[in-house]
Amino acid sequence: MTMEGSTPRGRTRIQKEKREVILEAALEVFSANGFRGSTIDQIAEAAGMSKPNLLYYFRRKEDIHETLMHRLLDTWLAPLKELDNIGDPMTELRSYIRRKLEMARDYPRESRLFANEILQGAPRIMPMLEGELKDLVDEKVEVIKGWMRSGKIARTDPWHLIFAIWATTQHYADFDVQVRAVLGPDRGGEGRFEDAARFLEQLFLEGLRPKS
Amino acid sequence: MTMEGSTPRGRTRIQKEKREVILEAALEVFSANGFRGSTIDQIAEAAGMSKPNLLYYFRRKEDIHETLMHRLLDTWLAPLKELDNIGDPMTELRSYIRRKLEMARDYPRESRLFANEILQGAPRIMPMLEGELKDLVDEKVEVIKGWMRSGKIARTDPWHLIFAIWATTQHYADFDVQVRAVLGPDRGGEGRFEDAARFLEQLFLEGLRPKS
DNA sequence: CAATTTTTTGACCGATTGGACAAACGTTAG
DNA sequence: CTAACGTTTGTCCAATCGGTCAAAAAATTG
Repeated sequence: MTMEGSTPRGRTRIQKEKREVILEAALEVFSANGFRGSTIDQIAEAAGMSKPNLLYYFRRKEDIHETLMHRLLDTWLAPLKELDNIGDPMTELRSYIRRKLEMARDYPRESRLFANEILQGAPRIMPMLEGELKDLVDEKVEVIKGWMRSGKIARTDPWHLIFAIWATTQHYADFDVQVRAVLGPDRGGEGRFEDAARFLEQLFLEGLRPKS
Repeated sequence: MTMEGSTPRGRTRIQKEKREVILEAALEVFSANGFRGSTIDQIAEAAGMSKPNLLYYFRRKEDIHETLMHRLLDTWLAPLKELDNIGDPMTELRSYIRRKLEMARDYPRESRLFANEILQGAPRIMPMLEGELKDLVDEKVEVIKGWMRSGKIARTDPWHLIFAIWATTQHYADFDVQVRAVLGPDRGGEGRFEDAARFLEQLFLEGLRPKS
C-alpha cells in the first residue's frame, strides 16, 4: 500500500522520522526563500535525500508547507495563551513580552516563515487567522479590558497593544539582518536581545502605567 | 543606438514614461509576490505591454528590482531625516511616529517590498543598510541621546527605540491582512489607523516621559 | 530461505520561466 | 521620399520547475 497523505494511520517508524527530517529542512529553506522562492530540490538536498524520495513522503510541495504552517500556529499562539488574569497585570505583560522575545531569538525561522505567509496575503492560513487567532485575541482583549477597568493598567486600545507587542518582538527575528546592520559589529552581538528586552519592558510598563 | 541601462543619458521622453509605468507595475507585483514569486510576464501585463517590450526598457528582471529598491530607500528614510532637535523632543517623536504610520497607510506596497527584501536576508541592499541607513541612524541616535541628557525624555536605548517605532508602524502595512482579520469587519475599517495612531502616541509618549 | 511490502532512485515529462533576436512597425530629420 | 533611429512584437531557446513512473534496492514478514 502506498502512503496516504490524508490518513495519519499506517505511518511506519521510518515514515515518521523522514517526515520530520523533511519538515526541518523545509523550515530552513522556506523561511529563507519563501514558498515560491524555494524548490523541492533545495528541500530535498537539505534533507539529504533525492527529490523523488521526498515526494514519496509528501506528494506535493504545498503539503509540506501546509503541515509546517499548521504546526507553526500552535507554537506561535502558545505565549499568548498563557496570558491570564491570575497574576499581577504588569507581571503578566512583562512575562508575555519576554516569552515573545525569546521566541524571536530561539525560533527566528518560524517567525520568518509566518511573516512570509502574511506578507503574501496569508493565502494559505487566512481561515486560521479569522478563526483560531481572532478568537484567542478576542478572549485576551477581554482580560486586558478587565485590567483597565480595575485600574491596574492605563486605559488604551487592547487590540493595538497586542499588535505592538507582536510587532516589536517579532521585529528582532524578521528584520534581524537590518537590526544587526544598524547596530554594527559592537552592539549587534547576542547581547542585542538583552538590550531589546530591557527597552521593551521599560517602554510597555511605563507606557501602560495607570495614571492616578 | 540601443538604450544603455547604465547611462542615464539619452533617455527619450517615451523611455522615461514607459520606465515609470513599468516601475509602478513592478511595485505592485513584487510587493504582492516577492521577487522570485513574480514573473516578467506578470509585470508586463500589469504595465500593459508585451514581455519583450518590457525587456527593451529593463534588460533584466533584477534591474527593475534594483531600481525600485534604490528609490525606495530614499522614500523610506525621509521621515527619519526630518527628525531633528530644533523642536520639542516629545513633539518631534510624535511627528515622526505619525509620519511613519502615514507611510504605512499610504505606501503599503513600498513597505511590503522592503520587508520582503529584508526577510530574504537583504541580498541586494545590504550595502545600503550598512552604509546610508546605519549612518543616518547613528546620527539620529545622537540627537535622541541629547534629549535624554537634557532630561527631556526618559533614559533608554535609542537604537531600540527607533526599532520599536519602525516595527510598530510598519506592522500596519506588512501584516495588514492579519491586523484586519483579527480586528474583524467592525473595527478593521479605515479607522484602524486612527486607533493605531492614538495608541502608539500614548505608548511612546507615556513610555518615554522623563522621571523627575 | 522466499515472498511481500516499503523505500529509494534514475530517467523522464509538460509547463513555466528569464531572456535573446530578428523582423516589423513607427517616427523623425534631411 | 528615404535613411536613420526608436519602438514593438512573434517566435524561439535553454534552464528550471513540480511532479510522474517504473524499476531497483532494502527492509520486513512468513
